Parts: sequence; C-alpha cells; structure tokens
Amino acid sequence: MYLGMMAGGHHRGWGMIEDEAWRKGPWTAEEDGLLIEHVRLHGEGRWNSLARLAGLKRNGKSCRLRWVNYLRPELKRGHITPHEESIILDLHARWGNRWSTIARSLPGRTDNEIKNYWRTHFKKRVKAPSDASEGAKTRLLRRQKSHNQQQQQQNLQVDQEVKRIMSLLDENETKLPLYWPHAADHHQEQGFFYSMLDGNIVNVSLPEAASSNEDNFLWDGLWNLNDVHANFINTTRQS
DNA sequence: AATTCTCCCAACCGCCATGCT
DNA sequence: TAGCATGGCGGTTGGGAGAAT
Repeated sequence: MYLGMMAGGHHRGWGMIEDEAWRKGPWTAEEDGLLIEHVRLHGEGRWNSLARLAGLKRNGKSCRLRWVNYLRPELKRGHITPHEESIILDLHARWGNRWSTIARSLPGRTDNEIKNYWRTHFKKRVKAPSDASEGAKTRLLRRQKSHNQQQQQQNLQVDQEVKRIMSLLDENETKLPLYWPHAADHHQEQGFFYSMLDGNIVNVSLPEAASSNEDNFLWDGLWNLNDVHANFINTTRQS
C-alpha cells in the first residue's frame, strides 16, 4: 500500500540505499510482530541491520521510531493524567520544547506523545493569551520588578539555591526528575519549589510576588510559564 | 443526512551529535 | 582528521474519528 516515494531517487539519511524502495506509512500488525520479535531476541540498536535481518522493508530510522514511540513494552498507553499534565506544564516552563528531556521525567511517556499533547492542548493558549491574562501578566511583571529592590537579600539566598539545583541538574540531567509544583496540586506548598535530588527534597523560597493570590492564577494557568520562569530566574540572578 | 470543523496521534523529515574506521 | 553510519531530537504533516453545524 505505501511504498517509499523516493524509489530510484537520491536517497538521503541513514539506511538509504540507492535504488531500493522502503515501505512508508502506517505499520501493519505483521511488521510490528517482526520488529518486536527481533528486538526481543537481539535487543535494541543497530536499527538498519535489524530491519534487514528481521525481513522488514523499512529503513532503520523508521524501525527505531516505531519501537520507541509505540512498541516498547514499558510504554504507558492512554490518557495523560492531570498529574502528568501538571508535570508537563511545569517542565515545559523550565525547559521549553525539550520534549525528550521532559519525557524522561514521565516514565512510560514518549517525547512524541508529550509533544503532541502540548501542541493540541496548550500551544494556542500560549501563542494567543487572552487580554485578561495578558493584563494579569503585565501587572505581575511590574509588581515583581518593584519587589526586586526590597528583596535583594532574599533573592541572594534564592539565587544560591537555584544555582545549586542547576549544577546538580547539569550533573544529573538524564536521570533526574525535577518538579516545579503546580499550585493546584500543592496548595500547602505554595511558595516553594520542590526538587527531587538524590532522594532529597529541596525547599526554595520564592519571591513574594509568586505566592500572592493573583499569582496563584499564574501558576494554575496554561499560559506564560516560559516568561514566568525566565522572569523568576532573571529576578533571582540579578543580585 | 451531509458537510465542515476540530482534535488527536502516528509517522515522516531535516538537522545535528556522536562514534567508528 | 575526514568521512561515513547511526542515533536522537524537534518540527511538521496527513489522515482518521468524532463533534458541531
């Protein structure tokens, strides 16, 4: 049904062999079975040779993608839970579109899944915030600015803690989940970031602005997390 | 009932990084 | 050190399914 449209052309990328047509498009159950069985017997990796040995007319890249995003047994299928959603939001605020990094904090979820989820649920809202939310954002940023001078002492402390977390994150980025708690899930913890570092919980005091009622709307909201995070980091690093 | 719209997600593409020879 | 193969990532696309009109 779907044959590669590049047959006979100049193939690019891995596994592309001149004059060979690769299958493209949706995978069949038979192809899935071949791939699963081969990975079970021989393990992951060497995707091009795997595809050849398994008798699949797919390039290695396609095989890897199918395995990673769909066939891996540890994958968690089904809807993103509210808790997972809050983690996605928080980590996206921190890391931006680093989907694979975010996915490492959500066992069983793939970068593709998280990326798709973000795009369908949040992107529009981030791109086109309402006038009301835009106004709230402006007010918040203005107020945060005015707080800066009063809080230099406090910020210095925050700065040190954030830097410490950042350095630990840099050392442990591939294995550490970091949760910037969602206000709705952590009412009793407002005003703190909890980061899971080597089994320890680290409390970081936030600037006052980020714990007022108005700003709780911000932490609950779906917009502006990038800006807020950047602002927080800038604020805490100005000292 | 037919058409249009929106959501959802699998899969592809291009690019860059890394490892090997 | 250069060149190639492979791995990995983020952006994008296309089509199916269900909702709305």
